[in-house]
Amino acid sequence: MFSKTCEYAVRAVIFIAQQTKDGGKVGIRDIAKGIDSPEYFIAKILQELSRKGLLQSTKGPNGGFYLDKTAMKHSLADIVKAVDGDNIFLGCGLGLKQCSESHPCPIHHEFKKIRKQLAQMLEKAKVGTFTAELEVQTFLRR
Amino acid sequence: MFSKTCEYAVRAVIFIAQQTKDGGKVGIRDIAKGIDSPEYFIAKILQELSRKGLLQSTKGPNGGFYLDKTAMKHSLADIVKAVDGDNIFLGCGLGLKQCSESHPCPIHHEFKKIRKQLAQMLEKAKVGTFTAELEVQTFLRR
DNA sequence: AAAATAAAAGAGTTTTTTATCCTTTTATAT
DNA sequence: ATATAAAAGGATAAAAAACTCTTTTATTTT
Repeated sequence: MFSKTCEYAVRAVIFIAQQTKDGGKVGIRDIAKGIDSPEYFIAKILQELSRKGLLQSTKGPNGGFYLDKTAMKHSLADIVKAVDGDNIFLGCGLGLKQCSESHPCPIHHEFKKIRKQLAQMLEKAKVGTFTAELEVQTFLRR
Repeated sequence: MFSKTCEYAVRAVIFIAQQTKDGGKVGIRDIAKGIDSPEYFIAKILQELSRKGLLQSTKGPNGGFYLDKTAMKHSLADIVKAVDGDNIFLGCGLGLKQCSESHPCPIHHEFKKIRKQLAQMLEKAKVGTFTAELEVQTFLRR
């Protein structure tokens, strides 16, 4: 469904939201451990998300990653788009570039419904709602 | 959503169904052209599907690929499973192996609905129903 | 101001996926 | 029987994705 990179990204953002809900920051090493991902790899991904404003970071002692108010309002769909692009929300299920409403592939209309529901679901899931004290330690690992 | 390999596979099977609905066979070169895929690559994929009984082939002059009655009754879900496995139908949206009903990830329940609809949609889409004289030439290319 | 710390950036490497090439086998027609 | 056409199989190459390491830059603490 999503690339591995994208899965890590979503898990990391949820983790950061949970860990920094009362202010503060969380370091890359803790994030990697918290979501069971390769440290240097998730670091790259977060750099990218940071550049795109989907999360924030500061360097130096007491530095780390966190989410500002705007970032908290973003949805998981925004994360997915930032990492994997919007093909999963808009692209043809059979990979046909010319497939469209007026020129549909054999499963276009059925597929459209699924894609739409997926999009809506992920649009609705705002980062800020994942701050409940869930058992993150077990939930976001492997 | 699906791997490129899987997209080619589904397109090829639909193409074969359409081309051989009145009997006969279709050669790999025509299939490759018909779905705009690399010839040797789709050949490999079809070998695999043939081994799994999802389609048939014969060698020699007048040989080619075709679908017997059983193959016609298979669904697109069967093709997808044969190529990409069933992870898309069963796996966690965040890639968490331990995610389950009793130990759900943050988006488990919402995701489940999407996966189920996707599965049902593809289960319902039987290969034999794609034999209508659709404008395959334009539809399954690129 | 210097040292320590933590992320950012850049430059690889490895693994997986996708694609190509070439030889062998098999079925059919002549 | 022989020639031919087509798939099967094995081996390799190219591209993309996943992952690692090193250097740089910014910030804080002393």
